[in-house]
Amino acid sequence: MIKPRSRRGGGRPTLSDVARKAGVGAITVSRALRDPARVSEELRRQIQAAVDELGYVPDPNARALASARAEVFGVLVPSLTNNVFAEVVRGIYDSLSDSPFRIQLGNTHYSGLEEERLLQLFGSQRPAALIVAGIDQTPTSRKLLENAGCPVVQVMETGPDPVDMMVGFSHLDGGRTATEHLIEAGYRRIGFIGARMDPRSQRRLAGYRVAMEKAGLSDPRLITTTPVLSSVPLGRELFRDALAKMPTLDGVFCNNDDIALGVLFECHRASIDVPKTIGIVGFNDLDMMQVAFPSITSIRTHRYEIGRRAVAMALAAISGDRPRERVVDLGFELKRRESTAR
Amino acid sequence: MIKPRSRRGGGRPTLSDVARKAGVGAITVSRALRDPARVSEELRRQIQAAVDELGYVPDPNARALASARAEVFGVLVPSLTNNVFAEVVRGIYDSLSDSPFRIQLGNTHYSGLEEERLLQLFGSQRPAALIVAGIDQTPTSRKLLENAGCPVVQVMETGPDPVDMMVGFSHLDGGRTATEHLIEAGYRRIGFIGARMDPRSQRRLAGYRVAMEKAGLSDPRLITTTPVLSSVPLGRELFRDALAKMPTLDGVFCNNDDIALGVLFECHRASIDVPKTIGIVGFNDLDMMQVAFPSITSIRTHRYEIGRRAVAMALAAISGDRPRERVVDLGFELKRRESTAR
DNA sequence: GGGAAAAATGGTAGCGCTACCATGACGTTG
DNA sequence: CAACGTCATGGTAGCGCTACCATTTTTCCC
Repeated sequence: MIKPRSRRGGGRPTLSDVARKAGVGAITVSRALRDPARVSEELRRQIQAAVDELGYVPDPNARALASARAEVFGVLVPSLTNNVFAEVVRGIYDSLSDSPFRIQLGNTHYSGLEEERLLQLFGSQRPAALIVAGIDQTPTSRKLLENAGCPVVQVMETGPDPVDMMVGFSHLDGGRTATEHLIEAGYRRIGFIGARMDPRSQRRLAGYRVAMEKAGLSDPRLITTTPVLSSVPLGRELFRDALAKMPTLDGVFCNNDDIALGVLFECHRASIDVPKTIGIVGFNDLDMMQVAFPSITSIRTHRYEIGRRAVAMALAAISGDRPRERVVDLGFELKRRESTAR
Repeated sequence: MIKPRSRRGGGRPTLSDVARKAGVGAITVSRALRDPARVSEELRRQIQAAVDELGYVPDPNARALASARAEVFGVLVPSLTNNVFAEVVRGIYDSLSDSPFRIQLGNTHYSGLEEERLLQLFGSQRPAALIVAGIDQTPTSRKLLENAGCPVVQVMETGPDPVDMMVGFSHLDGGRTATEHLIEAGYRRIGFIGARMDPRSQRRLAGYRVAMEKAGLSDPRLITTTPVLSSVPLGRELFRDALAKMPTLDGVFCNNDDIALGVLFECHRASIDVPKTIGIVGFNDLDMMQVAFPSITSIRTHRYEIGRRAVAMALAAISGDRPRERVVDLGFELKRRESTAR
């Protein structure tokens, strides 16, 4: 006996149900949905009516299988809770919410191996585009990206050798700018405090080094780092370590704002005057920096905008007109605040 | 003329390529990959060798189409940047990273309409499970969840009427506990400050009201709320409003830790002594609360654990043994700190 | 008004995989 | 030893959609 409807599908309406109801061929329905311009006004109306009546929703899996291309953006970030990446991801989501594209988000946990695994997995879906954080992919990852057969955008940083496209800014310049600001403000024994020393943090540290050397102020004992994940409590710990090591410290450039906040709190606790005794500079400029007391100088980065821009570039590439600029530097901004106003 | 290989597929190896190479039927390869126990040791080895040699990766789209079931968890949260949801999402990702399941993450922006749209979209993929934040779905959303044909876990809150399963805690109890703590600590003119008054915030406020009424302390002028998205700067603003409205304020229960931090900073700025003049309680207990100066009393919630538990329950339901407890209350913990130590 | 191009529509044949059933090779049992 | 399971494997027929090509209809131009 022949069942009236597919045994597997669970009875949801399919494209040919719509076609039958609208009295047209299945292919026409497909076209009406994907490229309405190629179907006459009248049929389009009929089809729309049938779609509405049946509550038809296209099956993205079938679509992906038939067209060998999934309407999916693969997005790879090293952390989901770090506000910096959360903002980038939010920018990506907001830019894609009105498009037919779904998002496949992966968390690499700052691990190259994990990144390779996820890239492999994402690749098997033939995504429409890939957005990955950072520019320091392993050789394997890089090869996977090159062979992905879709636009690739590396975000957060700029560098000389994009797989395809890049949006970000120079962390080295950011680190140097922050440090130079402290120097100009009159600080001399300026420490660097950094957690989770990923490649971006390393480059901020490199920027710090450049500035300190140029000013003839460098001293390796001024640098305090740890591979541990960054947090406000950790910022406090590291600052105490730094002070113990170097009691004459009169300024700190912090790897990020969490650390800076931890430093600020410890200063309060230990009755160290900010900015008189110690100057503090953060990185990223979370919105709390401007309300902190004293407000904290920081390097404002354009995370949300990076996400939006990455999507815009990928979308352009998908629709055929690759942007002329393959590498976009969105820069950063030094926000001078009370914590360095000596 | 017949092309040697599929015109569309881009030349990636398929299941039948593996089958040919291993000298077995396609179906056997499929089984060897999905349910190795049903294939003999020897064939399994041969097949594995062929898979490795060809670099075969199964196509999830084809798999989903053929089996009418995608190996995808749909996850819906109202915000990507709010640390609370980021933690839940992290828990979900971590629990699923070793499973074959992918994650489809949607951002509802606290909008019921957006939630419906995303649920519709996610449903079209026939996900293996759905995890949604909150228990206040619109009737349409609720129906979509009920008809999703897969396990559904509502997270962040517990309530009387689960669609399927729930993991969370009582925000009302949390709000009441926080407020009672302030009362016990000797505060009397206790304000409530809340931003982004979503249903969970409303219930915390309800808990505050219960406690204040029971103590005979309630006064509507003590309550300051706004629908605006929560942030540290906003916390500062709201606190100033609250103080202007009610200068005799001697304590505040804040909707969340961002607000609490804003309040603390404003107290510093205005030289208001915490906890002597004003007591502060936050909600969620972000890790910075314990290092803040003074450290801030807060209601610790188990966000990461909620994510993990939700996945565990969904996974159990998928594999057939639904947990006995359909509603899991993970509770919360009052962390007493300096900000209320009068 | 005839011919050609363009536009609109449809049919067929898969995409890569799995559900379902069939087959054959083994025990196992009364 | 016939009858019957059980296990390992394979063949066939789709899943719901789109690429590709064929067909029909319309439009345009000299």
